[in-house]
Amino acid sequence: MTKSPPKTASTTLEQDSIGLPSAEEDHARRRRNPTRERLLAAAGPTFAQSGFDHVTVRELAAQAEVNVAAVGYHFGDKLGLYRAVIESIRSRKDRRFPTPDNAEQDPRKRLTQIVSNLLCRMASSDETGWETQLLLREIQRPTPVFEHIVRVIFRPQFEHLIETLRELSQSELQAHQLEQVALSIVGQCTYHATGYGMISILITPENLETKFNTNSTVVHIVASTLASIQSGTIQDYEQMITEFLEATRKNR
Amino acid sequence: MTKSPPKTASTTLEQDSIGLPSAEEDHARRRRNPTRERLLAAAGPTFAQSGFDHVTVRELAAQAEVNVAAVGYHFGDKLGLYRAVIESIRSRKDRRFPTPDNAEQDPRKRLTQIVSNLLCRMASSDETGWETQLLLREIQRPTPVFEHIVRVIFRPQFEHLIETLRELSQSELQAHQLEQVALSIVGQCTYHATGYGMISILITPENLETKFNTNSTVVHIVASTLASIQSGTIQDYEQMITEFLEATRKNR
DNA sequence: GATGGTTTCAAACGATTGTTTTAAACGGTT
DNA sequence: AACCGTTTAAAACAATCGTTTGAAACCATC
Repeated sequence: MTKSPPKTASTTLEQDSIGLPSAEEDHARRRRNPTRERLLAAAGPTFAQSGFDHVTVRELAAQAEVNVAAVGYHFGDKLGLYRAVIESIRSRKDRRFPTPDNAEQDPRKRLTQIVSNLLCRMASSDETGWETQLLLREIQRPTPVFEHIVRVIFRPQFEHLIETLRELSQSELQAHQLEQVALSIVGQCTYHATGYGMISILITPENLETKFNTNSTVVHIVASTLASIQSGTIQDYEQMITEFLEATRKNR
Repeated sequence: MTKSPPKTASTTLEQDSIGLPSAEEDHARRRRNPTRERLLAAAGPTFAQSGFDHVTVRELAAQAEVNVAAVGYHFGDKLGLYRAVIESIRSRKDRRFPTPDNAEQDPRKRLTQIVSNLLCRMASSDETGWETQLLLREIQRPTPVFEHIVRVIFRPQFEHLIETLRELSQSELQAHQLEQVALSIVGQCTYHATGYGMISILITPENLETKFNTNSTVVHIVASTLASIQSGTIQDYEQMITEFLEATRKNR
């Protein structure tokens, strides 16, 4: 009845189509709203820790010290709150890295920075930590906002990585090979983040602390990538492996 | 009241401690039980597809065409049924690969086989497909049986992989470096399985079919691994990356 | 065919989920 | 101070979860 003002319908909006005339003041008014902001701020880390499905709205409300009905009133939906969290991540990322240009550097240093940033943000639980962990959960178990996230957040970083790899390979690798190498890097990083529970069981404790911390992992990933790229023998190996596979298939 | 016979308490047994006198005939009797077997057979793929949490016991019962109370009667618990599924996976694996010896081969061929097997079982949804996918889900979101799975199922395969890598490197790599390479391989494989939803968005459709199918992925992973191992320059690269990281940390 | 243990079934249980309701409290304007 | 739209709060909503119940069906044995 009297709840017309906010309550964005979370199922209808796909993109951020904020451009209406009254939207400006509306948004400004909301920003001064303490409970909405408190809920939004608390929802991020909570979603990141347990994932969308395993978080209850009562948990979110308790974490923000607001009433449970607040999520329905301000965001319409649990999914609406989640979308708002995603949007806040994106806008914050754009503001912090307006242009990802630490350009004209040594591409090897740039690759090291990319991997280091990725792994550090995945590992630690500081301000930017929960953001990356939330995005990680989106890969593991996609929600309705998955495709949006990939296109808006992941793709730019992915292309930045590919561009760096292109400089590194000195155009000896084809486009799809660059993509493969990039995916390998991202895959190793995500695995060290999501699979740490298994790693800590498989690896002996003393090695775990000294050789499998974030720094050592960065060193290994970057070093093996550089070694495989610049050895110049990948093509020969690929030919050999292909023959192996064909032989195995015949033997079957 | 009258439900004494089966109903194993799922919370108490951690290991497979089947050795009691009457357990033999009891187990034999159960094996002839159609509903128990039907439930167990249907639960595997269902758990694999949606994960433990997102599967309802009514779903499991409907899939097996049995009553919902059957899971409580035969397995005591939803988690008890899950444990039985895990146990069935382990026993089947032991029976199929009693000794993982396709030994005395070219270690490069053996590595190719390992990666190929891993990726094929992850990708396809045949008989062995759901098993691997269920184990994958366990990594992404561990259940109370996680540690048991890692020690009993994952560790043997992991050590087999490391042994192969040791032969490949001709003892030029230290133990922890072998572990790092092994984790990189496993990480890339799991990423190509779990992250395919993202890959299919990031990669252009024509390349996706031709260059990112299972075969091409196997070729790339094995080839880049061999190239990085046998280039002999990893140590130099590691030294360089370490200096990069220290420089970055100072600049901050 | 009656008996007693074993297995199946429909129904219901208590707990928890996301969401909605209804009224009270708030805050600026006249 | 009275008004009115906006925001908060406690309670209830319907739906669904895992699990349990109690009686019916089954089945070999006497």
